[in-house]
Amino acid sequence: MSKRLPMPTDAALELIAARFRVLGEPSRLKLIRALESGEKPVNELMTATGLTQANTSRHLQTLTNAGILGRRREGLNVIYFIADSSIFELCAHVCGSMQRQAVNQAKIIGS
Amino acid sequence: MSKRLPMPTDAALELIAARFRVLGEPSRLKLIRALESGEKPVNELMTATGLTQANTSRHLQTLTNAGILGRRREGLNVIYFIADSSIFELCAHVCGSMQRQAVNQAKIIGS
DNA sequence: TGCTTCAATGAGTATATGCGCATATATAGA
DNA sequence: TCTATATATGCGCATATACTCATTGAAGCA
Repeated sequence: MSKRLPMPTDAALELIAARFRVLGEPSRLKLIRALESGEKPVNELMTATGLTQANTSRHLQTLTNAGILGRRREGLNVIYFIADSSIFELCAHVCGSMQRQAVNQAKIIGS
Repeated sequence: MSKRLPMPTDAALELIAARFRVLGEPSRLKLIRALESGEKPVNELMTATGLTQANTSRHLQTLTNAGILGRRREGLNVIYFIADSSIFELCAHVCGSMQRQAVNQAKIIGS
């Protein structure tokens, strides 16, 4: 059983909101999805996501700063990887919540 | 054990990102926090969060549209309440992830 | 019908941020 | 050192959105 958490302070809410904001961008979620199957260099992430080079780089930076991704240089390439794999549970959680909502709405509207 | 989820489509990622964006605002998290102890009318939420009336109303609308809150009129007052209580697990999840990161950083930096 | 109270919304402004383009930086090899 | 390749970043633009102020809308009561 999960124990009761203390009421978060305003400062904590700011941090939590910042984390959510990082995830509130489809392009960044695409990058995370592309990395689920394993670490990849930037150029592969570009083709996997369809983002431009500059854009890919910036989003990767944002995700890395948030501690969600890690990076490692290998010659000319920079390899990115998932540093906080709990991100997948988080996404799954949101998915589940939205699915439940959709099912309820479908019930309300009727078949 | 959680079963393996299918790879989300781009459209699904858009929806998930939208949900994260709704939570990526400290003011909205404050409203959620204020409602954790039970349903409240708008004027109480205003004082609990320190937001202006207009601002409170708009954020409540955003949260309601996202299916996170529900609303019910009671005379002149409108009572808001948590409609999707899984939101608390979600926040707790993010909190836990950030705490682990902070602890790791502390270890790296040293005492 | 007026009057009061509470909540929602329209309009305007300021700020944040995602994007494209160009350029800079880093590493490897000739 | 020169060149090529991969990645990062400075800059400007466009858009989204949070905020304030003023007004409107909704519900209850005299």
